[in-house]
Amino acid sequence: MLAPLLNKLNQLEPLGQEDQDAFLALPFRVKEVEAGQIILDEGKHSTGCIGLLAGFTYRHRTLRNGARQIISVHVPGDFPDLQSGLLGTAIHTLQMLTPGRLALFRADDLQRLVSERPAIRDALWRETLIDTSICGEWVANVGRRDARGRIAHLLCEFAMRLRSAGLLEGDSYELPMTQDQIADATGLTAVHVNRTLQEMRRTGLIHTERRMVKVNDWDRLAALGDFNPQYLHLEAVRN
Amino acid sequence: MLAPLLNKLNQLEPLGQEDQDAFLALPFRVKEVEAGQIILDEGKHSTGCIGLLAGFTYRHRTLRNGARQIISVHVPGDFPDLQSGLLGTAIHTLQMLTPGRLALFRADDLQRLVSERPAIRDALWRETLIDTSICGEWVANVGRRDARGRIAHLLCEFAMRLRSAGLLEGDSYELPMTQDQIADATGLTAVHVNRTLQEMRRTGLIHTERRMVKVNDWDRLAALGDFNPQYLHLEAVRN
DNA sequence: CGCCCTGTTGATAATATTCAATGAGTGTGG
DNA sequence: CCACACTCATTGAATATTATCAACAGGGCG
Repeated sequence: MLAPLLNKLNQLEPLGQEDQDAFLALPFRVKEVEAGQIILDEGKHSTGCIGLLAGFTYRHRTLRNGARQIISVHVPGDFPDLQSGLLGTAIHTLQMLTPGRLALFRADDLQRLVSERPAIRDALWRETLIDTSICGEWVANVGRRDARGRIAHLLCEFAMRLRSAGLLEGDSYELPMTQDQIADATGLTAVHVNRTLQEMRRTGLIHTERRMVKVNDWDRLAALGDFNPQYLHLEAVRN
Repeated sequence: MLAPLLNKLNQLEPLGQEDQDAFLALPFRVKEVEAGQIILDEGKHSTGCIGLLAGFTYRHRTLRNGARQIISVHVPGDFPDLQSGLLGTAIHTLQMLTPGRLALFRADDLQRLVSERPAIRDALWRETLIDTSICGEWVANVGRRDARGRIAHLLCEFAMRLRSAGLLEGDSYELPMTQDQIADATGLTAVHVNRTLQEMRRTGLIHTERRMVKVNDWDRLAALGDFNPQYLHLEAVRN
């Protein structure tokens, strides 16, 4: 049941058998959730800690002028609320992008595990550091790329992370985001996202059908998005 | 000598006497650095770990089209390269904004300290989490605010962090950034930053002289920047 | 069948960029 | 002490990119 999380931890830091056993011995509750369901609300006190077993989540924040910005997206294996879990308050809303399945841990159980198992501590710490790294790349994405670049970069990142989570073979995948959500992730308007996606289809970069994205020309897409996967720190996988 | 760092750690997590002694017993080297000096280069392998004793640093990244984006700015007491230090490779360039003074630690010394002293581990972990939180706010800043809002927000954040570091009384402070650098932090052009700052001066929001910023109307500035300091997690100070 | 969500289109407007030139301040060497 | 170079700030005009507003189309679902 916890396999996606254990895989991810092992990618972050190779765990010994005892570490793995200790992690699997952790008490937890499984929760099935629907698309759109809010997991954690902005400003609320957060007590537990969540591991994402299936489906996708996203964190976002609504400004006072009503504009919304998506801060991050999470794939199975991620711990989408380590931040609020450890800092005590959620600064963002955490919401399901798709239906999914969560593992709920108690904060103090995790705290104890981390104290007793340095390898797991390091793995989780690396997870938060990579979070920061991705977030920094998003700052650059939204701050310094034009619309085509931003969207291309988002598509590349998502594909890469799916592949690393073992959820993608080939170059077709389901991007579970509406154009509205892509707009909120890239700092654009939905209208402009629509027109930009059309252009990308017209020039043969990608093909979309329903929510399925097929990348026709990965190299050109990566070039357009100035995509360099270093910031995802996937080389950890190969250690 | 290490007082700024120790203060910061204590704000993040109250340390006992033994924790403090252990931290102060850490071997380190002090390095005086000039404005503009590069501390850590994009892509380089990073071995040590840095504490900022005096002056300001910033992390930035240059895209292939030549555009530059500043990802974060650090004030004395911060550990500006925990990320690259623990992940092994620097993904961004770390550079001095002003002349300053660094404390250089060895990565394995710090690693040992963290294993032996859970309170220090928690403090440093919180530091990285707050880093992420700030980074997320920057995504929202650059993604969803207009030029005036972005700059106002930057000014508010900097003032708040300076105050928290004990470097600011009243509402005047030196913003050690050129308009070019403000532009790179906010995802704007220097020309537009210039015009926007002029407008902010004209409407009496701020006053600038040399690199000194005086905030004339904090409330209006905070409103303009939609500034809510929660994301800085300074309440840790009051614990 | 009708509603709601998502995607699409067109026209217009606002915001920010680009390019190019000038000024003001600072430090350097002759 | 002055000329010179350099960096940073400022200005204007033209342009580009993206937002806004409003309307409509299509598909899935109760």
